[in-house]
Amino acid sequence: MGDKKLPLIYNQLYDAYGPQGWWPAKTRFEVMVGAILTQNTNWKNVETVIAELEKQKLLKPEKLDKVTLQHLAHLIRPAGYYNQKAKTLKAFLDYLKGRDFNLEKLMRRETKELRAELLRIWGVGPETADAILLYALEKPIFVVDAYTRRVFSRMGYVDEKITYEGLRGFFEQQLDKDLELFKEFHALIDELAKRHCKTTPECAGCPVSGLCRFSSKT
DNA sequence: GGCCAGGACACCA
DNA sequence: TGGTGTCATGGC
Repeated sequence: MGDKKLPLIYNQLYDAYGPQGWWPAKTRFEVMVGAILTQNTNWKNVETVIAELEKQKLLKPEKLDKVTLQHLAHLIRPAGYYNQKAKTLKAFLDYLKGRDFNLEKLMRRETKELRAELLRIWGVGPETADAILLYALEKPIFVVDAYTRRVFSRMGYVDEKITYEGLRGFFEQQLDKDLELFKEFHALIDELAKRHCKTTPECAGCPVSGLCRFSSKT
């Protein structure tokens, strides 16, 4: 593991797919809401909800904070797990309200303690916290998810039972602490998983050559 | 009609 | 700390 193959994999993915433009959102707050809504849920369902919130002009923390728990649950229904997610959004909004809804000020905070605070919010686990940190607050934290675990365990780089923190460490130790690199790499891994690394291996056409145990080493 | 999707929490041993 | 059940909609 001393040899750094991750940068090579990144280059292959970037060459194949190009920039992914993650996170797809207009504002930092929209990223945060999306990060919560997409928990174990198809992104398409999240888009439906985001569009509706936008339409009702509720995509501002001060506005969404005034919506009742019950109404919030109703609004986000298409995203699934709506009771849990409504509760999470409420807890998250409480957190923001306690900081005067000032996201710019939040960004100036130190990453480690900011992460610890986010993890204390009900319903916000490591992946959601890290997605918020990386894509909304622009902190260089590598976001790993189910796709990341599947892809890199299949390729033979990590055990499929590796912990979240273990997997995150695997990436952060090998890569330069580069915000744009972290943003892009995570997005590219998800794209790769969606195309070629589903529940059943579909290696044909996979752009990662020579670096995966399944690839033909030319 | 079954399977899965850009997780997290509660509860248990 | 590790395994299992629960939460839920919509697309394929």
